[in-house]
Amino acid sequence: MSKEKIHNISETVKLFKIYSDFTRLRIIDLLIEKEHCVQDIADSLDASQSAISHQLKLLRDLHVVKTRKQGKQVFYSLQDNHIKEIFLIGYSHATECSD
Amino acid sequence: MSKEKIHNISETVKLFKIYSDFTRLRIIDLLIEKEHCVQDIADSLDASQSAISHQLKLLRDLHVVKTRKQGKQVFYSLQDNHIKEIFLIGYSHATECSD
DNA sequence: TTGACATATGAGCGTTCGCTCATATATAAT
DNA sequence: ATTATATATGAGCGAACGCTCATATGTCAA
Repeated sequence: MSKEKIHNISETVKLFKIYSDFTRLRIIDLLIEKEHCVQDIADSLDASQSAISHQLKLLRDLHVVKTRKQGKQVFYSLQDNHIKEIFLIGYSHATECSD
Repeated sequence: MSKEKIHNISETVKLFKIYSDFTRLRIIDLLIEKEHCVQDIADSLDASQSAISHQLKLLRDLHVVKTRKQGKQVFYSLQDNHIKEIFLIGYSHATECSD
């Protein structure tokens, strides 16, 4: 297996890992609809502000989400359509072939 | 968030988790080409027979791979094209937008 | 039957990961 | 300046995960 292939597969693993957590996937699902501020997300997902903020930092670092500051609030939205596309492909595969 | 939505997202997380490990993804990559027996996979990936066998059990339990027994060997192949499709979509997204 | 080979599996260990808790930072209102 | 509100972040804990090591199981050859 070539070095390039190994590298590409490593990158692919990183990509899939983004979507491999329940909290992160629900955040992404929310942000597909529209931008949300941190507390809105926490409330919607019945999670703590801290837990959400940690995950958002992770998603920020991975360039999955971008931010817009407005007063005291920070609004999060998806960086680009790739995120949405992959989410929807996984979602439909996971649900159409189910049970 | 509805109970059904929660369930669907949980299923989607499970789907993405399959692809979220370096060893598993390399196994899937190998099996896209053609069926392989356990030791072949271990050799190709420079991994132990045990490590590969454990991952193959996991993939079997998740209906990702199927087996064909031939003498002492067990040949593994992908269950269906969904697996390949999602791998390729992730792979191309991860590599085309890279670095 | 015995030995060799291919695969499967259980126990246990170290690492990773997502959370909580406490606290820091930033902005707005008084 | 002080207080309240929104978000960010570091430390640390417990669970999940992937591996190794030892061993079990299954199949063929002699």
